[in-house]
Amino acid sequence: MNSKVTIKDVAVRAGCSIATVSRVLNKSGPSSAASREKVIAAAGELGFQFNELGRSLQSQRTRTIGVIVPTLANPVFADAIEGIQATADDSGYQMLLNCANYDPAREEECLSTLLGKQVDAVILTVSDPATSQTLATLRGLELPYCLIFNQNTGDGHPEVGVDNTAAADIVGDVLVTHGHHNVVFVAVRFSTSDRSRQRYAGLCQAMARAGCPEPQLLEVDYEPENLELALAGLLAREPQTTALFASNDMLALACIRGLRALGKTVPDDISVVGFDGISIGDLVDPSLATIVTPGREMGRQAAAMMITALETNGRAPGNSRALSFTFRPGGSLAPRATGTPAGERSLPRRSTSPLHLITNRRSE
Amino acid sequence: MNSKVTIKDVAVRAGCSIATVSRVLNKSGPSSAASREKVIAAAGELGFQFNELGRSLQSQRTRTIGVIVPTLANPVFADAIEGIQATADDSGYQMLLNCANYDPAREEECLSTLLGKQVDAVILTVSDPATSQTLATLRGLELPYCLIFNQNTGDGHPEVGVDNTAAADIVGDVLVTHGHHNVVFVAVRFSTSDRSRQRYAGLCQAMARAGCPEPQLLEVDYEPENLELALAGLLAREPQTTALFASNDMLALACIRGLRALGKTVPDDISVVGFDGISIGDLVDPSLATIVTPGREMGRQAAAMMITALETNGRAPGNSRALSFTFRPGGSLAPRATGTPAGERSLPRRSTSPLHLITNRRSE
DNA sequence: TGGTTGTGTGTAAACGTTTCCAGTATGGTT
DNA sequence: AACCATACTGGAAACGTTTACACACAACCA
Repeated sequence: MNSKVTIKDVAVRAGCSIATVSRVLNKSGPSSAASREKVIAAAGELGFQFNELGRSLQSQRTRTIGVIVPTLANPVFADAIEGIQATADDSGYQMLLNCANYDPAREEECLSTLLGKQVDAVILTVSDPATSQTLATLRGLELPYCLIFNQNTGDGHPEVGVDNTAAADIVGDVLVTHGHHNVVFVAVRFSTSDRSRQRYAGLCQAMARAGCPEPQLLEVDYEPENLELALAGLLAREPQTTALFASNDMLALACIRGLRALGKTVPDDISVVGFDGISIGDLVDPSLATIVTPGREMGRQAAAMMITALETNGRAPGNSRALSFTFRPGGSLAPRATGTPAGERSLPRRSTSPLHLITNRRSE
Repeated sequence: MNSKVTIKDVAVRAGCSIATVSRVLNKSGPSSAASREKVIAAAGELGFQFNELGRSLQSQRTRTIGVIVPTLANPVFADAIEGIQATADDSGYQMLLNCANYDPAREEECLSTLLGKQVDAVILTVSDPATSQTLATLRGLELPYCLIFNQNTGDGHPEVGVDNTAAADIVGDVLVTHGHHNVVFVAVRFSTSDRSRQRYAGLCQAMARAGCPEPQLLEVDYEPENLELALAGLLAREPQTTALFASNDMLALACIRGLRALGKTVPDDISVVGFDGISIGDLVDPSLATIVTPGREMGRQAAAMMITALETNGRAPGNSRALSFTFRPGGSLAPRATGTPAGERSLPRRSTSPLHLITNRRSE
């Protein structure tokens, strides 16, 4: 029953050596029927359970996968985590989870802790793959690792994600098709999320192709009052805006609420599109038009990749995967109201402004 | 740089023994300025990092807290996890997370794994504290542990939660105040969640006090079609129902969507109240009337309790805490439409029926 | 009979730490 | 000069495992 029963205690009780106990319990070597019986009985009576610390120290493997994500507050990460957990579990692996809060310094700390705990592999999402010290460290180690959500890092890092740029490009097409030519991209953490930047780039690309003015970039935070203020400022300055593209679903929902607070109706006055495809987006009214990404599947595949690497040679084959996504139509996106024929005139550009309205900025 | 640098390597490079290296790096004993300097230099040059496996094996403590929750899909658990993480982190502890999927057998497995990994303490939510084998095991061990979400287990288990019954009682009062006398309690996993049952009990208590008919119990699953079907059946059988009380916010949102699909408007045709207070409930329209529980704070306090127990004597002082909650009004709850004066006549009871409509059932 | 094969077992080394203990200087007293 | 603290250091044991190795014993074959 007690957890401090060791293999030694079992050996004493079974009247044999600890080597025999180990061999029997692990089926890792020859043993007579007699000792098998005695050992198993003794282990059962004492409620013996292996101390994985000793085991891992000896075997140099912990059967633990370290995970670093920005937060659990965004369900899309929670999904991925569940995917990792499920897959790991199936193969007898554990998961050691850390949240880095979109902070590169915290990412490094988390990695350091994980390494100290001797995890066998690491699955992570970083703020900016291009400048990530964490990623550089990882590359220098001979430890399988894999990025999730980060994609197209173009640096040979193993990754499982979706093509954010392509997905956002499609959103752009859809918006144009619906008659939205003056679109604003709303982002939290633009500087600490390469996904945000890729999505903005994809949108810009589609809009440019359609000959529309370059989408404005509105950088906000989640605080409801601030968001409302920012949106109010936006509508005052860019009244011809007919659609918002939010960098993720949570933000999209917050925007819809903010617009509502300003007396605007979605989608009648303004359309909103999100990104991620969290399940809640489908519960609300209006339902959220968004890009659905396979969060859980990402976790699953990343975990599977790590486990394969561990069970075979020991090094991940860098077999990056771009998973497919779909655009999910929703009530938050409607064709532009036909009453006002505006939208084609190009806008005066401002390089900076209060209210976080930032123009033409591509990266931090 | 490499993670397989050991204290031995540092010792060689610094020209001293491993004992000295350990003393210097841990500041755990006397050391000369000269060796301090050499050791620190050597450790830095080699990129040495302690192997926590060796350390833990020796020190008999892992500075790791095991956590078992039902799922991450419900944001309320994600919140708690973040709270645990943050607090643990502040004190240099790690978190080992497992999801048990509302399955008592899985709960046991998870605990077993955690024990194997020699966690220093366990924070968990179980399906049913009264019958939980996991909890029984835990009690027999001398390992600090603490329940979260489970509350009023009445068995002396340390717990940090909210009084579900009292909270649901308040919901009942609010419903009555708003003129809702025919209420249905909608639950997922009624049999695998003591919280659900406590909330139902609280509602029943309040309704009985007000002289209202006993609330019906509608047990459903999350699948949209099934939920819609169940709701349709409910409305057909109990047309006088004016309000739904869902066992948690996610389910409440799903119900609102289901009702919408059936052509009903919330709150005009029927009111809906949730439980948990997830932040999304405040973003949607209508906003969700609900009980707000301090998920993150629960995690924080549970973690703090465990760490205190570990840093002091070693056994949790069983200092259970019932945290406070608040009722948050929301657009999903409105006074009963005055047009139809129904609602007072008592209903014919059925003991069972298709469509999962179950009457007067108090526990599994 | 002597050798080979095989099966079953125990001893002991290793994994990376911490820490007790005994030792060696050094310095300051008597 | 002998003594004793004091400050530092290294050897070695311990934590709980796995596993290489050596040994003992039986059975089999020539």
